[in-house]
Amino acid sequence: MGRRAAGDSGPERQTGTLGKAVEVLEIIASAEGPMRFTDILARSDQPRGTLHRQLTNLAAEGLVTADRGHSYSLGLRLLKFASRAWADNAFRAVAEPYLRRLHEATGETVHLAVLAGDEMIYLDKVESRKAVRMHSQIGNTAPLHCTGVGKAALSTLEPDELALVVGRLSYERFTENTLPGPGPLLDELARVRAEGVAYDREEHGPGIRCVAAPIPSSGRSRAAGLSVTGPIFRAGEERMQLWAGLVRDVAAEVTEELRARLGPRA
Amino acid sequence: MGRRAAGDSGPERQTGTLGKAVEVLEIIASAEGPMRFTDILARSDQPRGTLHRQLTNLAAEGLVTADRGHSYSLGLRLLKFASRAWADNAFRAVAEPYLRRLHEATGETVHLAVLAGDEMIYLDKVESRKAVRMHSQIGNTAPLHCTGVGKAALSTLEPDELALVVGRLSYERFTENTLPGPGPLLDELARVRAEGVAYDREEHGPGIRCVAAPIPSSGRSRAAGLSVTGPIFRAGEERMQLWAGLVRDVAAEVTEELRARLGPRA
DNA sequence: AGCGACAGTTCCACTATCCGGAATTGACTT
DNA sequence: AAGTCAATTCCGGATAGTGGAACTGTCGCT
Repeated sequence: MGRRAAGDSGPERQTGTLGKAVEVLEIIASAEGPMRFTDILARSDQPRGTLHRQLTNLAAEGLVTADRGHSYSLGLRLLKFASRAWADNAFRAVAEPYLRRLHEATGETVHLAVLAGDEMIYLDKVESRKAVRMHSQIGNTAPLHCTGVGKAALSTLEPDELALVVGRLSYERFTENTLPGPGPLLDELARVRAEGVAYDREEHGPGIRCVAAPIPSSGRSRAAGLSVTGPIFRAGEERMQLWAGLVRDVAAEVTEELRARLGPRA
Repeated sequence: MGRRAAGDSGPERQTGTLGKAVEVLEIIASAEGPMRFTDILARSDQPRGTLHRQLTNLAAEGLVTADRGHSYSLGLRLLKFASRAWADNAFRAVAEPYLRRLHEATGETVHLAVLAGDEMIYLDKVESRKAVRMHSQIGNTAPLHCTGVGKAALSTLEPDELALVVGRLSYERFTENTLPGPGPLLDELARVRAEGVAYDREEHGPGIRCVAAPIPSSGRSRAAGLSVTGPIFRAGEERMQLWAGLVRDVAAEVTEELRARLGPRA
């Protein structure tokens, strides 16, 4: 049985068969393209036979496709599920008009992302340039420690939960400005809490800046973040301050409407 | 042993635990909004206790969210998976520039959809009006018997597989023009095979017409369809003929490039 | 209020189902 | 042709899921 070793630092403990299956999906999702059986095997802790059967089952359900010739990728059935998940998501629906307004006010790309597990998932986006391909971000995930939305969402967590999450992160460094560990992150979060805004000054990618404001979890919805992102040449300090005010106000409005619509009895 | 005989490619008998879990997801996806426990129970053939545990597990994995207060909807983690599935999909990537060209040639909305199970899943879309909200279709599913892409894809199947699929469909009637059953559908498919194009003249929704061409399954990719859709006032008969030629040619090009790039050794 | 009906949750013995080591087949290389 | 490595199949054994029934909580009704 000994499933949980001492320093078991995964987001969740594997819950039975389903957990294993999802773990396999996660492994396949983590690679760029298709993966061969052995590649998956290497990243998984399942024995050969077991993994093989799991893949077969997943393929039978359409959750992965076995590009004939032993190479696996995620299945299209996931698209169907996700499209419903997105369309039915009440949080997103409530926030949508506000995103649009924020985009009109700033002219820049606006993102909405929610905290899920130990990362942010982008839920919606209004793009700066016309329709570059909106898919580009929706459903993508981003780290917590180096994005505006990530820090914004973290800033709303209860201290004990925050401690747990912060302890689990990997603190991958993307640029020179990326916060290198728990200490700096906690300091930064204190500042975010004080100001009500989180900045990302080239912490995730070079040349990109971003201002984000928190939307706390409210009964039915999870902690989230709302952000304005721009290239550094359009995101000077005075412009950042301007955006900060706008983002903070809009996030507050969204929070308010959420409370009214989704969780009157929080 | 409910294992089906050869050529089993549809809603199959539930294969073990995973199958049950996916079935639950499907049930939740089939509803408009969140579902209460009992609603799901009613549509499922699982006993109370079992279903409850399944939902709990799914929720623990982030595949469903339990909007506190006993109402379940699909979880955001699905978004992450789907976004990877979409981005990594080689078929879609190959077809994309062609869709764009077709859109420019016609000025109308262009769709790419693949056959999955007993329905079509929309894989990509280039919209007529600017950025209406591209999410609108990707991942959506549509019936086979009343859509251009559906009939186009069906027209490429082998006779025996076709017979199975056609036998399983439900033939829901959406308009007066919706083909009412297997017989008319098979007749229509013969015509599609002969002409290389499938028409949808208000079979799925009133006021909407569409011309689609088949992209046969080729080694690594599934049968698919490519279509141009327009409102009836812009889709007169002579225009439909024009589109037909364009769509047929572009679909042929895509098919060709797929063969070259994905499955030289089909 | 109190009662009744229904929704959601918990429990636990049973056994179907999944597990996983080892042997087999297949593909590709030298 | 032989050797290596990857993918697949097999099967006894134990885990993990099953599902009937009992429990709790919530709401609507008189």
